[in-house]
Amino acid sequence: MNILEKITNELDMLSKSERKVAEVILASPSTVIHSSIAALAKQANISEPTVNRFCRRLDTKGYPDFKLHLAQSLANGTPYVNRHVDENDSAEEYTDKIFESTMASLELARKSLDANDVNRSVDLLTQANKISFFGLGASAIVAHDAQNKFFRFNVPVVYFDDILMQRMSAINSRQGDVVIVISHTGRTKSLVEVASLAKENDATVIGITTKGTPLAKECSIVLTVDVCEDTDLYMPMSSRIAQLALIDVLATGFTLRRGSKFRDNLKKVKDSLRSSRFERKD
Amino acid sequence: MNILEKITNELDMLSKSERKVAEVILASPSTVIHSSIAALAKQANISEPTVNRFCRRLDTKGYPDFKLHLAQSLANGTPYVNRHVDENDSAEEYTDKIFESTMASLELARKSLDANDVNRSVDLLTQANKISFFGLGASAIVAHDAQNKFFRFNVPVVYFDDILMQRMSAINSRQGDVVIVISHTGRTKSLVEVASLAKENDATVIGITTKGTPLAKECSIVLTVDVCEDTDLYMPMSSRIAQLALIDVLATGFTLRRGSKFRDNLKKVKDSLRSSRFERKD
DNA sequence: TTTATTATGAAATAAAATTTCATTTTTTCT
DNA sequence: AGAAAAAATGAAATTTTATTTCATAATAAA
Repeated sequence: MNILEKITNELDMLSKSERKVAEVILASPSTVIHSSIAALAKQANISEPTVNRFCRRLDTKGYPDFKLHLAQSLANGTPYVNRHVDENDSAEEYTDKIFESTMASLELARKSLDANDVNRSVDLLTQANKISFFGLGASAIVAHDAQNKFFRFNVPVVYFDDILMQRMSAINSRQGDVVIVISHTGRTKSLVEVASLAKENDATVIGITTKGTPLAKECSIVLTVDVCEDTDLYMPMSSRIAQLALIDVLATGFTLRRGSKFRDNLKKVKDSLRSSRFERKD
Repeated sequence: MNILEKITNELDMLSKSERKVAEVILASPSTVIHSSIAALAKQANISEPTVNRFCRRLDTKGYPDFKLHLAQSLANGTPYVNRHVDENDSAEEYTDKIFESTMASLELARKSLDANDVNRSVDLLTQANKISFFGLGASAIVAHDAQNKFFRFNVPVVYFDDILMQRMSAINSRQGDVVIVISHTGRTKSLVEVASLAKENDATVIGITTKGTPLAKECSIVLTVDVCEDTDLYMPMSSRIAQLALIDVLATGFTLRRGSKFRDNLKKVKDSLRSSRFERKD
């Protein structure tokens, strides 16, 4: 486990002086890995043995061993974090920041996702008579993408990004149908209503949304996709990509469940597209 | 740079004894990070000062510093790689694999992207009279998403995922228009033709595609998005997500270029959506 | 072969970390 | 509240670890 997280977790198990050490470390871990025990003790205004005891409390063999763990945490921890784009960033800087934030969000989303729910969703999808994907705004793109993917599986699949059509479709749904409702906020009124309507008509409703939202309450299964809030402040960016990755997961689970025969069929669809392309020279 | 790679690279710059050290380290780096300089010297059958000199030759401050670097290299050793989904994978396994592959692809895409091209593209976009996004299949989703984003900027923006409409739009384009053509393969005939048509009509054509493809040849600027080929074998998965991240980058560059006044306007659009939502309780 | 250069390790030194133990602080119990 | 027990802390001593110095050995150049 990441030692920085561990420090944060065990912060209240620590004594007063040890907490001082923790604070100094958390404030600037990258400095600490180049400090001696004496330097760190001075920084935190405590004695060297206290630093040593602090290290042992975190289940390391001593200060040098602790530094090793810390170094490893930094190596893993720093690459993909949410770094905010700044007014004066160069093209290179904001490009890097956005890619990194996106990766960080994917990492987060993966952690928030429950494999059991994925499994159950795939189960239901493979047995569905009809699959519908509903989303609005940025989530409409995700729904659109999902339709594209599932269309290749040769199953009845529809997608609507229009409130009225969604309502009509929801009202006409029945048992055996699976309705997937996508919304990052989970608070878009009309979508919550659509989910509710589908549920009333005995369709299975799967929500791709954040935990504990009004939409989540209307769903049989909630596929939780939590991403860092503020990356989506002005425009939905990360959440949408995490949702797309989830669609990939569902589509993959679907093909795996359907077995190898089915995958051959998929290859045929793919091959049929080839004639519309320029051939590769290599 | 990864210190293990560095050791491998500089192997022939090293003296005989130092090479012994290198070999022991490369054979089992994870053991070494828990060894003292004396233990390592003994392992390699050489003296302690030799280990020390070895460390310095690799531009570290000494043995402890070297161990730190080594620890970090090990932590980074298995970042995000493309792991292939297997027939018998559990839901948890394929979920993890897909998320990781997606992250690996984003990392790759970021590296293949040229910041100068991004910068020039943003320049052109901010000055465009009209912006069009064209894509087919999975790339249509990306184009759709782009339209969504740029629409908020209150600039004339269109998107078509229909061949005929794309052709018509391309024929009607003129100088000062920017046409963004999205295709992972860069070989879809109709799209290459659309790019060509737009170019003939003096529009600026920006391609979001792979390097060296027929489409790339028709473009004024190519935004290279290389991802690992075989993740897209049956379905476009990673490439599409990398393209979306690139759209985020362009949109971000656009707002930055337009300045702070412009970002206030964006906030208004965002706020106007609020009434259609259930309020948060917290 | 001789000389210059570089590589190497033994021993000494320096630095860093750990242990021990006395003192202080905090908690618990009456 | 006050005494006793427990826990926390740091000074100093000790131990471990790393580095430097320097003499010697190996290697390359003349």
